[in-house]
Amino acid sequence: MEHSQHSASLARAQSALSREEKLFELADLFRLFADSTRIRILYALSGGELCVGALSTLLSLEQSTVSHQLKVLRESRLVTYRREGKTNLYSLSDEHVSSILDAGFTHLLEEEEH
Amino acid sequence: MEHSQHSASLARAQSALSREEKLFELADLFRLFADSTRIRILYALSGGELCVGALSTLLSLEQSTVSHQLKVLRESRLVTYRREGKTNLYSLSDEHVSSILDAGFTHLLEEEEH
DNA sequence: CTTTCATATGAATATCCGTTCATATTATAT
DNA sequence: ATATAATATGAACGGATATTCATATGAAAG
Repeated sequence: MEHSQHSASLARAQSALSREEKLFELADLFRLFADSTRIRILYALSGGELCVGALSTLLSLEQSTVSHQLKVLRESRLVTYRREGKTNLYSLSDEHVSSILDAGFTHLLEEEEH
Repeated sequence: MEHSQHSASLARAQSALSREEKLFELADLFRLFADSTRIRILYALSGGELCVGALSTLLSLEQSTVSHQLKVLRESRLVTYRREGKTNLYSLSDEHVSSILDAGFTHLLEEEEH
């Protein structure tokens, strides 16, 4: 298994391995965006806070489905919520969520030009 | 109701709708980054082109595993390759891949500050 | 042409995880 | 206190998919 190619590219790749550990966390992060239900929820919330019922109606999803996925997003700190009477108003935790969505959109748009 | 305002609202609604439709494609895109094997491959390739065997050694993965995931990345056009003798040299298709990775890294780094 | 190295592919297994159904919790109103 | 509305949670089922093993393809050397 000799790779005569070595040298520059492999050396760079090996220095990249110093951040190898973070790549597993990164995969975990992207996994949150890898489901259409969650990404639709996140995008809906990018326009402002919404309650569970509104998300459910807006996205034509069962309340239980929305609630389960909100729990996932909550525990990974991508969304937060505040109580208001009987309803819970959810919103994005920070602007990084939107910037990750935007990076993906940019890729899709440029893909279409081919 | 004023015309210009109406068409402006309609335009926003339509663009919002088309974005909503793209969210399913966006989930598909992020799913490619949601696996540690694939993301490690992509990050390794961000340093320059590498052959299958080098990736396999570098990432301590079976050749078959690397090859299968490269096929996924190839078919989704995130990577390309060129033949050189018996080896296939893989590289990232474009710089958007790196920018998506960077957006994720940025989020992780700011997360750590808490 | 056959051997060897590099890579690709197919099939099978195992694990993960999103949805659903049923039920529990929490808050308000009567 | 009970009813009702909003949301959360638990368990189970089903579908997707990453890995492995075995084998096939392809390219170059002897």
